[in-house]
Amino acid sequence: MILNRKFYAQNAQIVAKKLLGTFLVHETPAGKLVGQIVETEAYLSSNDPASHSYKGQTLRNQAMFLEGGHIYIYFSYGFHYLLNVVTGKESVGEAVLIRAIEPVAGINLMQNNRQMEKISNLTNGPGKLVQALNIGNDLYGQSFISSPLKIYSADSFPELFRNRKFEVVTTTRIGISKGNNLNLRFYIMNNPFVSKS
DNA sequence: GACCAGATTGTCT
DNA sequence: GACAATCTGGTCA
Repeated sequence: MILNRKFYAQNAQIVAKKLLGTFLVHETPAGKLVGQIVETEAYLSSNDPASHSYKGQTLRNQAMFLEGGHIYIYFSYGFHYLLNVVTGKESVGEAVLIRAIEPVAGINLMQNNRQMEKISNLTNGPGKLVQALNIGNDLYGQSFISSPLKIYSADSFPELFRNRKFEVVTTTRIGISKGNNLNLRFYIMNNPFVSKS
């Protein structure tokens, strides 16, 4: 089943951890693209210097201040879009960055979107999975409940759930220069699609 | 209006 | 392992 507003209303740390093992589904005209979430990072509000919401609301990050369950897409380094799940109540400014997924269905389409045959290099990074799932900025500010992009609970596709039992590793976030002493990164232990460095 | 840093990736050595 | 590619918001003049 689709994760509901009650789920997204929890703290970013809790949502980040609970999102591991769930299914990110994008229904496109070309077909259904499905990936299992294996790595996330939580970004908090005014108490987290690495978060976009740290310095308050701007035109760019306003979606981050919407009610939990909305989609916040961030254009980074002039190249890549990064996909975030907004959490908590409205105007809080917390979100979870989806860093990596494991391809489950629509793999041919992902390979086509990425111009990449190697499955192990398809979705093992935040910019990569956005490209593989053909996620665009048109989803900015929409919600995971009503848009073509949805998240299903881990028990939604038992036939596809290869990692039924897994251990969660909690560690520090990567790729940032501030606030990197906080243990806000979560990933599934020994999963080959977790981004490394 | 100029300058800089940034939640990254692909390519080359 | 180093580095370039390329855009956006923030800061300061």
